[in-house]
Amino acid sequence: MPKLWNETIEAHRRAVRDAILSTTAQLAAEHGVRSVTMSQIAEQVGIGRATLYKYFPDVEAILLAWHDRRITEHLEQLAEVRDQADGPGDRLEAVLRAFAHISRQTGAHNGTELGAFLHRDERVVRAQQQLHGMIRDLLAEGAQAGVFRDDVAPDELATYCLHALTAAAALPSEAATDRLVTVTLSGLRNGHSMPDGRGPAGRHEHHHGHHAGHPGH
Amino acid sequence: MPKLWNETIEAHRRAVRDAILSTTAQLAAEHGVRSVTMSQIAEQVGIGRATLYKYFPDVEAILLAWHDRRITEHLEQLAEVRDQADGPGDRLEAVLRAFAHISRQTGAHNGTELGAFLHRDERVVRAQQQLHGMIRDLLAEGAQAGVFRDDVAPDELATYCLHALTAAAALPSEAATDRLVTVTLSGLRNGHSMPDGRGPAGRHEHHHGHHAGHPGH
DNA sequence: TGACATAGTAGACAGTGTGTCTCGTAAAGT
DNA sequence: ACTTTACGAGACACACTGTCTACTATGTCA
Repeated sequence: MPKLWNETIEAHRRAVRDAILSTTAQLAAEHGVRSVTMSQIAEQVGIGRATLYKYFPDVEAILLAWHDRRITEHLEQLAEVRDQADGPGDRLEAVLRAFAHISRQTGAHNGTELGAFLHRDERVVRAQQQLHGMIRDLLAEGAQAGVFRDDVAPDELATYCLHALTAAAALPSEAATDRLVTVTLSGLRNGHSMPDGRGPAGRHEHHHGHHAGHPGH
Repeated sequence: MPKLWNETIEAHRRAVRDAILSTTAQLAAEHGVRSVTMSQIAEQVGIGRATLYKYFPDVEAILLAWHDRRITEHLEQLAEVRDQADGPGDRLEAVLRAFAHISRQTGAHNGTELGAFLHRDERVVRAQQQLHGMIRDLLAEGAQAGVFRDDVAPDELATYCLHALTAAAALPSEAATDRLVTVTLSGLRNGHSMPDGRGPAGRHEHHHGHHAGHPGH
């Protein structure tokens, strides 16, 4: 479909750009990142090779842009979910649940790996840090309220959360994903005695049912 | 060093093969998987390009072999750690702790990502499954003994464990890694009330200090 | 509507990596 | 000493890259 000339010219460029990203991701998933070529992409998208070079300088850049787009989308979704819930505990749970479902649906390259091996790019790292920051802040807030454990830094707990939930990609069902969130959350809860008998055994946890359905993709 | 002719001829081939794997991994980590070339590898290793082709058919195969070697090594290490501990709870904890430290040291492509994007290979998947199986069995054993939660299938808990602990790669210290293991373990413990108020609140867990130092690499 | 900027195409080009040969050399195995 | 095995250098056709030059088609704006 070389003739997808849309209304305005800017909309057209955006459409072509998106098509390039999607096609490249598909080819990469199908034949491996290493084998994707500019020629291949151009042919698959239905544009000339020279045209492709007017959008992106090389395959690396396309994969980077694709990754970037994904993370940005997810960030927006998660921020929305967060703002629809109230209280630190509920917010965190809602966000984590949404993140788990996103991971499951997309295949979870969210973590670190693809970015790590796809040559580290500052933008990607920064987007990753934003996500990490969001979780960390919710955890810190919740720890202050006594809902979450405070014997481990929120920073580290956030890392734990994000990685644990990428496991959703390997799970077979939505129900299993929900169970994963439950397990992950129970690692965060307050009220556990530590190996050395240190931890504050003061507050208690209170539960509440689910809510916050995961965002449709 | 084209002259690394070791004693026996088989030892030599093994040495060259290992050098190829290491060099390739290094180049991939340095410039990105996509940019690694056979010519580059041959030059870096110090052998002729044609010779390299007598060891591996292409870069993909080298990366696969490298990944394979890593996972195999780790499996052996973990099996050893497991057999040095007694009882389901202790064994699982020892294995998880070792796994976390390995993840931290190596950078943790253990998870799924590299393999997933590096074109799925049966061998790699199978090695991955072995690791998963080991954890799952320990969890099942422990659940029967009442040490771990039994409201979630061992299979799913194993997935949770492995992913959660790859977070170690992002942690700054050994101490932080230990804390991560603690948090992860507390997600596995029995005695939590579930959102629906189901779970058994029976037995308790006993702790004791570490042991089984992580295997030196 | 006409002028112009913008987006598109095809084809040519040198440069580089690929995968496969052959040939000559040198060391390991017997 | 004789054979096997491994290596390196060079040559080859082929594919992809990145850039450039025409030439065409469409949207934008006076």
